[in-house]
Amino acid sequence: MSTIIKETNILMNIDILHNEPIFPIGTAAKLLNISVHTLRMYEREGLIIPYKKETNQRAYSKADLERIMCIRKAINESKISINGIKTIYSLIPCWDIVKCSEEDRKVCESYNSHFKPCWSFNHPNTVCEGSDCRECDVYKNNENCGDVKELIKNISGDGK
Amino acid sequence: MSTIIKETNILMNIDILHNEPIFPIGTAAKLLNISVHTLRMYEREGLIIPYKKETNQRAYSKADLERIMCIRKAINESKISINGIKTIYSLIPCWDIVKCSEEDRKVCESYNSHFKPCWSFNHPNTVCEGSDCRECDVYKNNENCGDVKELIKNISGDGK
DNA sequence: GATAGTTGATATTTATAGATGTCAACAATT
DNA sequence: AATTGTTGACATCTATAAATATCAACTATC
Repeated sequence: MSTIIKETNILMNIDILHNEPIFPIGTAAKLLNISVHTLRMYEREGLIIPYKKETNQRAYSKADLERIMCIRKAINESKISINGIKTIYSLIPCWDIVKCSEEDRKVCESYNSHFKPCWSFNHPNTVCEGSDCRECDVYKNNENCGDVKELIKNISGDGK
Repeated sequence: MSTIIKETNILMNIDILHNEPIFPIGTAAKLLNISVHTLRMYEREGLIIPYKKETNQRAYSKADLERIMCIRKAINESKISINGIKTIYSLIPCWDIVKCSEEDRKVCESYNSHFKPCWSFNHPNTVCEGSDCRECDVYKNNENCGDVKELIKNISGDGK
């Protein structure tokens, strides 16, 4: 019994660290069984936003690793190209999640295009201006595969 | 003046034929500058639904050709894989367009998955059961590139 | 301060998605 | 009745996306 409680606590501790950027890129690459270069490519393509230390070095959280595993699954198993994934991400109803204004939507590059995820843009003159997309619900709510359709479905039931 | 009216009429006549399946596959392939095999592949993948004559022969409308041009653009220019396009199509809020019921949504394979467009399914026990997806708004409203995001946006403003 | 790991940039490899080619049986057109 | 185009199935080609490798300069750690 007590061992179960103990193990549960350990798991909870691990979960507390879920969003802590504790793995350097080399470790992340080993854990994911891919190369460091691939991780940097995903970042260059705008699929992921790793944490950056003051020294500009990347650091990945457990949540980041799970997100990357989903991306790899989409590429390698579902055979969706990176540009396809970017387009799919661009369909996330960010405007509904961050509740941006009509005026924001008029000038938002992200709202008005469909090739890159919103977190690839700077969003000048919107509510998102200057905010850290890594900390945004749009980015965080989407770490599991198949989440995009759920997010779209959620718009419908909104006003109720 | 009268020539303008005449030409307008000609254009209107052409437009009337916009949805008429008048091109056999060979002609469609020539007009699109692709092979017959490619057209059949797109169909097998569920990207398009050509009209079928009683003899099982395919026939394509002008609207079909435009749709296929969009698909080709997505593949060749935007570098989105076919599986990517299928996934994107699966995100079209068909449930909102056909206004299907809560019960329908519970049992609809399309509503509950995200790998194939809804028109690839049979939708047993839903409002869509037995209907010709080629004639459905979900399919027809989506013949131009970039339409998917617009359809998603339209959900938000619905209840108003 | 020496070893190990990082940075970005450029070049190269490899796995495969997308597109064709060929075939015999069948259908449409003249 | 003969020509032309279609059907599906199987095999093949090719362009390129995804993943690596290599490099010199820089940073972290022991």
